[in-house]
Amino acid sequence: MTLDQPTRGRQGAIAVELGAVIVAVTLEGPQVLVLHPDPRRPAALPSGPLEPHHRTLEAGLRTWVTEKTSFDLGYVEQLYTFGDANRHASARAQPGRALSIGYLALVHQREIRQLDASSWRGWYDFFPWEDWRDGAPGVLEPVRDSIAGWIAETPSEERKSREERAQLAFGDPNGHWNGELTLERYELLYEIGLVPEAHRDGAACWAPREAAIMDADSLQADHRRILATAISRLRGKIKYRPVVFDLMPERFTFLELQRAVEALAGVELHKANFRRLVEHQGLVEDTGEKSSAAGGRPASLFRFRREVLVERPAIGVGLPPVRRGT
Amino acid sequence: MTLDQPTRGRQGAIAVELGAVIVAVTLEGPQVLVLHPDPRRPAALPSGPLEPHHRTLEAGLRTWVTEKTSFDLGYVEQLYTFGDANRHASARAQPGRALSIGYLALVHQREIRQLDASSWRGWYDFFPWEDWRDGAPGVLEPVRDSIAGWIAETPSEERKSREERAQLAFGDPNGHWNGELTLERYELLYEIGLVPEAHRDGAACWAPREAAIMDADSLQADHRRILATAISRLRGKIKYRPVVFDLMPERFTFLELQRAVEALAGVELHKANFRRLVEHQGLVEDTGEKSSAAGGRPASLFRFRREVLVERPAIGVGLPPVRRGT
DNA sequence: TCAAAAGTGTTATCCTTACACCCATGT
DNA sequence: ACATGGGTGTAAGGATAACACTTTTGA
Repeated sequence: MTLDQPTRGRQGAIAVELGAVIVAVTLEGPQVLVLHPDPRRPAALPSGPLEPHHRTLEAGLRTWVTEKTSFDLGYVEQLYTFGDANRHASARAQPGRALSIGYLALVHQREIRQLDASSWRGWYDFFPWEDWRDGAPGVLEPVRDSIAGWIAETPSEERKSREERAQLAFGDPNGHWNGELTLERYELLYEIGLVPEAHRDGAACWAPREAAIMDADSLQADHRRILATAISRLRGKIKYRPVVFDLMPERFTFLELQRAVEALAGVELHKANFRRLVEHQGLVEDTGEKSSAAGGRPASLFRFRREVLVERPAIGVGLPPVRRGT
Repeated sequence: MTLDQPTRGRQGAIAVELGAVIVAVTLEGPQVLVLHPDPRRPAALPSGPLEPHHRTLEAGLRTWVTEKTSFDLGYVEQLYTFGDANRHASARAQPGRALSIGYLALVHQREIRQLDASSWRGWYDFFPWEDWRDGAPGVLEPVRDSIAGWIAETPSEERKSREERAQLAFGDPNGHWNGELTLERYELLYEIGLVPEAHRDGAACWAPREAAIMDADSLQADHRRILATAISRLRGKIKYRPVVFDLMPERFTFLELQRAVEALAGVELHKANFRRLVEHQGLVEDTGEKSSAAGGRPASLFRFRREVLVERPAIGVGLPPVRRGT
């Protein structure tokens, strides 16, 4: 049996949902577009079902986003296909299966405006433990304590594996922090039950519902998981591809560029070295214009040198090594 | 409308196919497992439809692979979900839509054995232009000539974009070669019509069917595309995650490790520097045993230090910069 | 004059790359 | 002896990270 003759009869109804994490960066930091029509329920990512007339998956996604948010997306990339039969409760209640294909889309800063029934939210509202720009975030300590409790209540054969997973994802107070592990951290919190949707989904959780981290906002269905996937992907990609520029306006100052990278990576960068790194890689060119938008000495306005996409496709903006300490 | 209430009625039948690229590395180089029951048709990747009783997508995949090849997979990772409505002819002919979710699986060398109706094939049989271990591959010259022809027959407004794509993917005789762009190269060849399946699928091609590259083997449906995705992913990943070790036996010499990396990356590496790089990163530890398998001085046998997965999750084996020249 | 941001210089350190060379074994 | 692969030394060049410092504006 091959792909050319799939057996259709046996599989029952399959519903495919296309969902988008639409990212922008403003002065307030990294933002995602969410729909929030009903204030009594958590917000949701823009999404809609795959339909027969969609030529490609990506075309279907673009159609839905345009319909629901009147946005025309630029850069779009597929993230992951989620399909656990029993992940969220409403999916279990229905016959058949729900697949959910997540996409990442980047829009330029200037395109941000408020829209009916949709709004921009800082992505750290959903993942406050991911923002280290101002040192170790406060939520981290209680989270680590809960994780320590989860590890302690484990038979010793399994304890080592849990310890390893926890240390990899959340480090220890004197250890390292790896920004790219956003998804792994979320999955761990879900498994332990520190995230309210784990209880909503009826997963077997170690932690009681009251122990869930309430400083963070949740999302409908598996949308917070998709968002975590997007953050992980973007944080990884920024290091070896010049994707930040898909989030910047046509012209920008070095500090604006640095703030955008810091917003995504969730860490602070060294100003002088960041400048030289970007300059040295030939990623930008001076437009000759100046900006006095910020207080202080006017800054040169730069633009992205699109030529580097051909010259050196494998370079990004560069980030310092993993961060230490609390 | 949210993921919690997908509209099912409108979308017609959706068939989801789970396919696996199962990779091993032997002395002959990188190998993939293919099924080839009918000699009159191209081979296929092990695959099967998603069924209601599959708990997760990955579980479904593992079930199919075990059923068709009697393999138990170790490392498995989702690659991509393909779903063009009109990509291959047989999909078009049927009502509804075929989605195909590709997975990458790695197995240890020693597990290789010949099986009924399935066999290991070198992955460069399908992508001979990707193997630069012995200098620039011979197929490349005619391929580049065809691409040049395709560019030449283009109105000047569009030519620049084609030139950029071609140079990014295939470099130029004096330029760079980026091993990670296997998928981009395949997509370009498909679009131009230099690959027989483009004609089989009835795509609008610039090149005539006779111009297709016949030194390379094809696969059923979109399986060659999935394989290209797997190669791109693996070549990228090897640089920042110690995934090679999922392809190695328990104990191995440095040269064996180096040959495995070279096989995947498709380039030759500098022996002394490779050794020091791997040693310095603490990726391996000496077992104290020696191997006299190869001629010459017996080599120390090493094993993978699993601890590094926790210590420094972001390191890989390291590759030299993109390769120059013809 | 001072605060705030822009921008440059410099140095110590580490990593990468390339080249040269010696070591241990089988034939 | 010599071929084959194993393994070490080392030095040049480049990239990184940290520190100090000057410049230009607005308030």
